[in-house]
Amino acid sequence: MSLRMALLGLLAVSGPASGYDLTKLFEKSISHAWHARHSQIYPELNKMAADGLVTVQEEGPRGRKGYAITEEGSRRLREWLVGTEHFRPVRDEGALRAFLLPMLEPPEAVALLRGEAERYGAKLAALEEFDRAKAREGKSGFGRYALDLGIRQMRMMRDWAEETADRIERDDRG
Amino acid sequence: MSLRMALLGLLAVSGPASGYDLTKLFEKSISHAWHARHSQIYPELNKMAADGLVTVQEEGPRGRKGYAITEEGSRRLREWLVGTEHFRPVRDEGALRAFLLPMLEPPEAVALLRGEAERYGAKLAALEEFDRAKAREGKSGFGRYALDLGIRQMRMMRDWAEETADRIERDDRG
DNA sequence: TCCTTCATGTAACCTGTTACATGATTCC
DNA sequence: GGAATCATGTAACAGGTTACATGAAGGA
Repeated sequence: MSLRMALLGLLAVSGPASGYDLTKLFEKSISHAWHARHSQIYPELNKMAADGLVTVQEEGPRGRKGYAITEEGSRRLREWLVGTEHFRPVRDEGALRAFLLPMLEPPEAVALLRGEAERYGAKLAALEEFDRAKAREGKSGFGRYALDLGIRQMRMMRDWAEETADRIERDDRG
Repeated sequence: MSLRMALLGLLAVSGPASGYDLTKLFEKSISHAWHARHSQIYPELNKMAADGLVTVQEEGPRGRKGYAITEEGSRRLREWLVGTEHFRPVRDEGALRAFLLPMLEPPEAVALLRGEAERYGAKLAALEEFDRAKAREGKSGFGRYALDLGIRQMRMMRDWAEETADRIERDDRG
């Protein structure tokens, strides 16, 4: 369902687009929220067309198909957003690794955490730069709230990794 | 791979256990990090036994099989933890919904966010209580770092939802 | 005796990944 | 003419969910 909704959302914001366009848009605009490849996007668009959520509005060169969101698609998207059934089972590899951390020797765990802190810091910097670029362009900022969330997430993870490394070092020495 | 590692981790901490035990342990100890059902756990344990990561150590009543982690299993777990290839594609429904939020009328979006903030607050309270209970028992706290991470996550999400709701209300009025 | 809990499994289906496959257009 | 990019797809497999299926043991 989420993939469908992401595609409908992108079509709603960007206007008509092909599977190819949507694949790139995914990468460019919501890669920090949801990920999908063309091999999943193309079949999904065909199913969505069969279900009346999108229509093929125009056919271009090289077999290009320009999809547009329908009334029905727009209605479904809104319904899904407002709907309250959004408890999905947690599956967070970072948290799982955190859980298993005590299996390692303290110095190993500390090294691991310092490395992760660095990677989270790098992603944080990238998102902050993206945010600044958007602000400069004065974009209406469709992804503004999600970007803010992404920044908070990266900051939280970086701080957790750093502070947990400190804590393990302290406990190891003390 | 993650499910395997979670099972190996639980076996390492708890000692020998059956698929049934592990299903409950999953629920009880790492539900905020990883989720799995018995229908996935039983076949996985069989495959892991075939791969030599666990062994059936004892057979009890009602066809119960007590699994124990092997040397090889322990080695593989440690290897996986230290290995650096842990970039998995983001797939975060909360963030996706955040991205799509501007599709709604401001009052709708605000109501949605207030509701989410409340649910995150409730989960935060539950994790904090769990943490206090563990501290009281004086447990060595295998899941200590993961629990700390979970608490930070819930707090971050709650604050984001609350502050984004405030922001949308301000923008709507101003 | 009956209910609950213990205990293990399978089958159909959905979501997503990796790799393979093909061909048109445009730009140099 | 050749390379890059545009453009769409399929097949095999891995991971996960839902529902179905079965039966033994223990406690009231």
